[in-house]
Amino acid sequence: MSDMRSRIYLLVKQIPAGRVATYGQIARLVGPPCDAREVGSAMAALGPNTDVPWQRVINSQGGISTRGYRQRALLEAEGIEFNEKSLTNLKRFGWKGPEFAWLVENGFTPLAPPEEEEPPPPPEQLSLL
DNA sequence: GTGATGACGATAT
DNA sequence: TATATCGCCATCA
Repeated sequence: MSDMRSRIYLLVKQIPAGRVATYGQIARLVGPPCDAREVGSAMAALGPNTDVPWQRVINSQGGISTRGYRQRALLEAEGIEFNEKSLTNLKRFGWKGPEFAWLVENGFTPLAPPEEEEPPPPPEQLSLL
């Protein structure tokens, strides 16, 4: 098994039941040269008795990319809800991602380390044009 | 080695 | 808002 797919699977295993992550999100966590398509390809390569929760990986629209009813049924069984357009609300069910410490300990290099600093205060003057 | 492919995603129209 | 196009890149035949 390729190193990249191993890393993809390792990350997907971190997604807790009742939450979902997007292909692009996983790809960003793995880091370049991995991309969303590669994540999808990795999911497709999984066998039927895998311990990887592949059903928790969906597209950036919050929708299912697989054919048929299987994936949606599995997710609904975990409490994920779909709207009339068969999309989930990523704001509610989206996974935040693993802890920073987890990424470091597992050899990942997060592109966006936790920011403790406050964002720069907005300028006072609003109507100066 | 080379070319086709895909469970994607961002952008353009 | 919806459809079409293009970029992406490891795999696979």
